[in-house]
Amino acid sequence: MAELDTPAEAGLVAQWRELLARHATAACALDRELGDRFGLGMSEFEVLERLVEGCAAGGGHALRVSELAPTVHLSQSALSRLIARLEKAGLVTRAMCESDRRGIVLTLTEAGRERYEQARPLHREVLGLTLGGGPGKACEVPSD
Amino acid sequence: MAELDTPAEAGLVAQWRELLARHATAACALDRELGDRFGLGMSEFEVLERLVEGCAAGGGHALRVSELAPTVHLSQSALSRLIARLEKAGLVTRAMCESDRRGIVLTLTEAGRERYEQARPLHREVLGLTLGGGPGKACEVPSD
DNA sequence: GGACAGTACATGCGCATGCATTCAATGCAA
DNA sequence: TTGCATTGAATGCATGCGCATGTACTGTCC
Repeated sequence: MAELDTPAEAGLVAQWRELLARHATAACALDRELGDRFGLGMSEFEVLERLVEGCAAGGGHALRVSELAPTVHLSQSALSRLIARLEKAGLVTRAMCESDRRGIVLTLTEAGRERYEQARPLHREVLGLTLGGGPGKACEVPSD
Repeated sequence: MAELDTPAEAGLVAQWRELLARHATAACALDRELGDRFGLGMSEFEVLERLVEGCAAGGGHALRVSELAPTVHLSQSALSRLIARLEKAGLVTRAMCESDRRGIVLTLTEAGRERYEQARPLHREVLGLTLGGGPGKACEVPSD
């Protein structure tokens, strides 16, 4: 019959389940809300945010895709396609990197920055409801 | 220009990013390891575990899909297909529920229980490495 | 210079997911 | 009993993902 978990293992499992629940709740809500209201997925928003942060540092600064990659938890291919979506939506610009012509530098367009600024309050609000509000249950957010 | 986050919001964002990182690290590692060695995805394992727990209570007890649903963070359709995969692999059995013929009761097969028992140590080990081992970085697990 | 390993990004492909819909069975009301 | 809203689960479809691969460029070693 089944051997039981050690107390340490049981603790890990409990921790993992809590993490799963929190992640599912917040991610689902973010995707829904940001998607419905701003046509952005959770990861799209995350990428825009990194670009804003990156650009904030150096004015019109641009970010290499390879610099962006480690900060978002996506495969290289998924990131490539995500950027393609953002570009198609007119939120970022792809340009060849001059110092290394294999590289791509990303620039936030005005529309991209605006979209981000508009979406940010909702993003923060959803985080507050799903993370701050105790052990969230389902994918339900008051919607406003 | 961009309004800044309040301290509370900044804290939420930091918390969220940490959660994202932990989740990505652990989920990715679990999927890889369980997949490579036991042909199970993270969610497949999770479902098997719920069945083991459910069945442990009542001997040869079976679980309704509708009871299982709230405990795994999947849409109803995804769960339905996941169960179909498990059934095809011979790990669970689907049967009509007698008391409510719309319902489906799941039974863990002997093979299913064995697969779970074999996979569990690896599952716990990966959790230990990715959750316990501080702020995990990438999708890298010592593989043994 | 030329061959070659390594890096940066894009793309083909299969798979798992979610949404919307569908179908079957149930419960309730008239 | 018939009619109808509700529930449990399966399925069509579109989408996003990761893996493997392809393409272009870089740097090194000869």
